[in-house]
Amino acid sequence: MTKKKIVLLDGNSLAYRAFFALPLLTNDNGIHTNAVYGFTMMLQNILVDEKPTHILVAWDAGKTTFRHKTYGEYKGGRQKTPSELSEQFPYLRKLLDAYNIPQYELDNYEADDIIGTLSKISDAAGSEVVIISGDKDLTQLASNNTTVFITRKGITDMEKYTPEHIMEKYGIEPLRIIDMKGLMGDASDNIPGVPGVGEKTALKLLIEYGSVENVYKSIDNITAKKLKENLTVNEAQAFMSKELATIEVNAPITVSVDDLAYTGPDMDKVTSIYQELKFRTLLEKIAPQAEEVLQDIDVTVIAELKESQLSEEMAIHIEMMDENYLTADILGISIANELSNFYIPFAIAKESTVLRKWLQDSSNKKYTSDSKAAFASLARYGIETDGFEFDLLLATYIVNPSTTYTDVASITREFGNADVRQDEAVYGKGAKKALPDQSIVAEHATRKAQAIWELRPIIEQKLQENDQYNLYHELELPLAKILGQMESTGVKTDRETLQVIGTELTAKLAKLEADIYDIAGEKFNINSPKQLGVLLFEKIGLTPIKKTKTGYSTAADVLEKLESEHEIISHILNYRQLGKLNSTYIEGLLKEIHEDGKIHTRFQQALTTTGRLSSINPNLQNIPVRLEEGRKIRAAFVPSEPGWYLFAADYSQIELRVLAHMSHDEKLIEAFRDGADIHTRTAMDVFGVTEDAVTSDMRRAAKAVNFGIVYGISDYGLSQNLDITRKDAQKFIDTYLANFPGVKQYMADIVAEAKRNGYVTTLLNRRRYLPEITSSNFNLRSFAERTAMNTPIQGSAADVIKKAMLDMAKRLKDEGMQTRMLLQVHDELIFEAPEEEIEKLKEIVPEVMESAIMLDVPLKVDWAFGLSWYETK
DNA sequence: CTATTCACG
DNA sequence: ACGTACGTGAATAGA
Repeated sequence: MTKKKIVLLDGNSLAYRAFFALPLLTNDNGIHTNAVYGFTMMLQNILVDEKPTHILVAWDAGKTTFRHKTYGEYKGGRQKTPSELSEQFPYLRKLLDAYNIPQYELDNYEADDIIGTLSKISDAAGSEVVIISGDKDLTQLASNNTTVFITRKGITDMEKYTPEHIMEKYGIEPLRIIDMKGLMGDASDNIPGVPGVGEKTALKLLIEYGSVENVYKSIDNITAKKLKENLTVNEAQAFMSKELATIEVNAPITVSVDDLAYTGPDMDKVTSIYQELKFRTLLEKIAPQAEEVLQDIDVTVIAELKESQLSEEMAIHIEMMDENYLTADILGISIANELSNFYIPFAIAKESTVLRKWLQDSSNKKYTSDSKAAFASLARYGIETDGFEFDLLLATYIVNPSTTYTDVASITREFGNADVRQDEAVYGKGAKKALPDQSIVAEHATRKAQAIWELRPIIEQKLQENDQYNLYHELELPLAKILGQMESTGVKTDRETLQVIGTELTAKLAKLEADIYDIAGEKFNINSPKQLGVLLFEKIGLTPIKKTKTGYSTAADVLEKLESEHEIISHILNYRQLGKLNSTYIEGLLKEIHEDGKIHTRFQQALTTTGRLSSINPNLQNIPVRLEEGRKIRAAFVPSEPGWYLFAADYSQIELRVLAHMSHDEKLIEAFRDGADIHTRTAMDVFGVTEDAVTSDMRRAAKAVNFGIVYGISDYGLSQNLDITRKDAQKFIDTYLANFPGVKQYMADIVAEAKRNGYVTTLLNRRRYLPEITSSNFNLRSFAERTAMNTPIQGSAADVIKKAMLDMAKRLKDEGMQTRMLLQVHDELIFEAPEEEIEKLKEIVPEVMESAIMLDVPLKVDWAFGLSWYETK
């Protein structure tokens, strides 16, 4: 007979873990599912990784256990289980039944004791046992045959406690974990322990004396006066705490190991529960073929397009295999309305004058999935387009910016149309990605066009209901075209400039690398945080300041605090900084220069939750500027025509101005109307001094407070930023809010509004839903509250600059200027312009940008121009 | 494929 | 007591 492998799960503990590790997902029926989902994911992983022959989920039974007789306050003061979690337990039990996994609970005992008893029996029989829990107490059960897995952050990450691992981590045997708890107690179970003794002291005592009993036998050897006194006074409590922490391994259980034999899941039952809970990804894992239930359609592939086949209102989709529409080949174009549908292979489409004429005529209304992609991809073949009146991607983004859309199918499915296949299912992914037969592509593309046609009225209706049609139709939709033009235009980038900087960087990096190895006395990979951590904190022996979930943090703020401790630190910081410049900005950007000598970024218009744009392939919104070495990279971005200049204009303090407007805070409004330096003005208020008395440190602190206000302030965040205590940070915040009562009121109001409506809005009625604002989980709720404060500010600033971009494009056109808009960097617009238009730009750019949306405070725009982006400062 | 780090507003 | 600043994208290491 093969050796048994027995897996014992601590049901309550894992359900709690899953619940708190995941956001509060709700399915379409309004049932919270995060704990069930997380638990299922864990279970899946365990079944795959551990392949148990026997398995059991143990549950805590009722409220009182034998431990309450010992100590009435056991587990006292615990918050009661949130209702969002307790409603999930019935589903969990049902799911485990479907998996044919035995479940067991025992009156008067906790899940721990069931697990302890079973593990002892199995262990004695020589079986391999794996215990899984979120509760470290269980580690006392580790033995040569028994490993205890404790969940770390998240749900899939587990720390494996063997006796060796416990020895390494704590320096004690597994059973001594009980003594450790006896001494230090356990706040979560309300086990008192000995006051003043924490983990460190407990371990020190145990390593020296071995057990609680022996500590008291040798009590006279303990020299620390206060510690000795605490131990002496609390002797009874220490022994009681030890008893409470001891898992019962002889509980009167009525199951035997043989009852735990695992026979595998009942897939029909599992599937139906997954369906009930809408676990899409899990469903696909178990039944990938189930998704392909598509309605049959007729597909016509056209060899020659006739005018009669096109009408004034049609859905159109440009099909490409790759997501980067600025480089991908167009495979074909599908067109549909309620009367007909057809697919035109691109080889034919691009030669069709009938199609070209129809595409560029704005009176033909075109409904598409991504108008920017359509515009920019066709532009590469010299095909002009106009009259995109519906954009599925933008429309759904405006309805809810929090959902991520990967392809057309992911959108249509959300709105109840299941007749579009996923791109991945059609083209494959990774190494298996390949172009299928034309008939398959034709059908795929046709389905998309049909779905767009069908969904348009539904989604437009939704936009009307939410009073967002204007935002969508008058702002985002026309902006898509402007962005498409910007992407197509691209930014001329000088290869040589990058290469020269690259050569310098490479030389400096080689020198730094040699110096670092020299000081360290060995070679290692400086780019590996893991290897660097070992060197700094183990070999050299510096004190770790922060930990990450995988080890020591070596982030810049940590290293900066250690700079005076060891000469290697500054070299490493320097190496990191230059390495970043070289890999991301020199090598990275060089790879992105197209044959036309330009970089063509893509602006993601339907991605951020706040309404901002983002920039990818490459990201041109994070080109270095703060430090001079990095800023030099900007010298590589130049005008594309001789005799032209780059012209850059940015909003000054737009987010704080938006805050002044939205909060109606009189003092903040007054400060901006006065044209004051806002950080200095804030410093005067927060520190209660006159303008002359504001020092640079005071201004710096005030600036950090202003940032904090915009982000949804917390004392901890501000204290980290300024490297001060939380108390002092809280004082700053209190003083600030006392001085700006309008802001204080606004922050309270916006959180209340989010709770009432479930969402917050921006100036132009952009929405962000914040379901977690009512969560019983402190972290989730706090995050939602900060988001409620930040999103209207960041999002309204995004509204302003987007409107400014439309106005600028129109103005340039009306004035018949050659100037081209190239980039947007959140509060900044970059143009290229012939010299003779610069004077005009100095006038119209600030004028247009400052009047994009009128606020209760003036908007202020600064500008500069030069022969490269570096010079526009 | 995830975690860490760091560039920007 | 909890444990975090808001919003992004890209490179690298190491399972």
